[in-house]
Amino acid sequence: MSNSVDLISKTAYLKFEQCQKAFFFYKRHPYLRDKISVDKQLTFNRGHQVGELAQTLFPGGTDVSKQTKNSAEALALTKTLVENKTPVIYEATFSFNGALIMLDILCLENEKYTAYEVKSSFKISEIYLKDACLQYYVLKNALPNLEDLFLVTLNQDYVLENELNPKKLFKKRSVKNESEKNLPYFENQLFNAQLTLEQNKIPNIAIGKQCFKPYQCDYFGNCWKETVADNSIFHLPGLDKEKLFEWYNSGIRTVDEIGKEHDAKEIIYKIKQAYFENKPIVDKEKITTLLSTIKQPMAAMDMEMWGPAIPKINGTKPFEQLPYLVCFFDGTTHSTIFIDYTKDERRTFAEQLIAHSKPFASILVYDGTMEKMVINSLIRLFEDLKNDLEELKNKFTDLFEIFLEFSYYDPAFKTNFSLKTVSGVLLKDVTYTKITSGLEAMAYYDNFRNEPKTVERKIIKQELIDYCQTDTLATFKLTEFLQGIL
DNA sequence: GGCAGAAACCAACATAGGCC
DNA sequence: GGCCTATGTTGGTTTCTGCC
Repeated sequence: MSNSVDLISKTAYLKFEQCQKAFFFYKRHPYLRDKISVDKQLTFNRGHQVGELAQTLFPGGTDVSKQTKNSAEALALTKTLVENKTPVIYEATFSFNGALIMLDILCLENEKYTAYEVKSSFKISEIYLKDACLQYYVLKNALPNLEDLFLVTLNQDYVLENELNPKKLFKKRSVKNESEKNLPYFENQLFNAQLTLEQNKIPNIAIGKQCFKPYQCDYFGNCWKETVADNSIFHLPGLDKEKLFEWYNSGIRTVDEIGKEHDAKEIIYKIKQAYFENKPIVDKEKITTLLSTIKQPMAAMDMEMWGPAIPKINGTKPFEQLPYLVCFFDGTTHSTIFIDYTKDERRTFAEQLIAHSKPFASILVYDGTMEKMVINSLIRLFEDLKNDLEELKNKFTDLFEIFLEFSYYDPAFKTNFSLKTVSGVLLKDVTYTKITSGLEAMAYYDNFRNEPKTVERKIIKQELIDYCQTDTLATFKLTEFLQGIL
């Protein structure tokens, strides 16, 4: 194998930090990777968009990735650009001691280089810092005149006013101090990583907490295929990984192997009983109490939010949530509020929300946390609508409580109580077609806003409405299901 | 009344799970 | 990614209790 193939990219290195086995798979058996989820892909896409916007902080740069096909070419082109004292380079590529890095932005000022690594978040996590320190390590050794490396993040306090101002939208923090302290660490870790590859065999590492931190591993499906039995302890809800692996490492694999001596929470023994009897936990008394708060006429409600990382509407901040779609379902008919947001239309939204909900005495929701948050923010904006909006909140009956408090628990839920999971287990006739998550809906709404063709816009809008209506249908049917078992 | 140890309390932080 | 809630852990402080 040639040398360039064994260069350790930043991604590969971070895998090594998480788990040597994951790193080995990444480098030698990439085909074992799990399929990337839609939600994960959307998060990546957002990151790229924010990265591109950050380039406008230092305009006119040469983009190495757009002019090269592989890392060897990227390294060569970067070398030339640096030699020619190119003032701004995007995706500048360097390698040192077997590590390969690409920098979002590299700027030459007064004969010295400053690098910028962009993150589409407010906070700098531990993993971001490590990531940046590695880049600093390589850069320090590959570039003789490095001034500093900054992590660039979104500014939580930025409010859009007319024209987007990237200088205020982003904030930066130097990682020079941390990086300088950690230079020997990376030297050592890169040596170990190379060693792992040279061994040429899959590192013998058992599943453990590292499979989840800082991210769920891409090779999860491969390593965990032995533990997918229905009654695996890993399908028990509410347990922390510490406890689970304590049990796992002492030989416990299935729910029925958990004994009184294992000092689990009471609910775990109840679930064990549910597995044994092959029937769900049902606390009719608690379910009755919750359902008795429902008054007729009732309707299920669901809201969709749009929260772009880069604010698009005047007066909003990064990631600020704007409600754009609400559906009500009363058992026979659906009603819908849909807002285009060509400008700040929250007032219109609030008024329509009040009007649409007025006819109902009870509003069924599934985890109404977000809805309550939205209503609270509307109250802050429009003091005069306070009474109506408070009244709406008071009409809520939240079915989520039943599942969260284990008043109804079917082992098939495993660790998951989302509306999608619960309705998937308990209801036969609720299916999601095009859009399958709130995050995906948000991306569709972006497409809707950017789509110039009227016909296309109409199609996307209908898909969004279908998704929202399906959630209300599920919530409504779930209520009927629960009423039916009492 | 003074003291040590236990119990109770609190704030901060982490984890799990939800929504978008 | 952001944000919320519920729950558990930890460490520190305050209060209670029993005993001399």
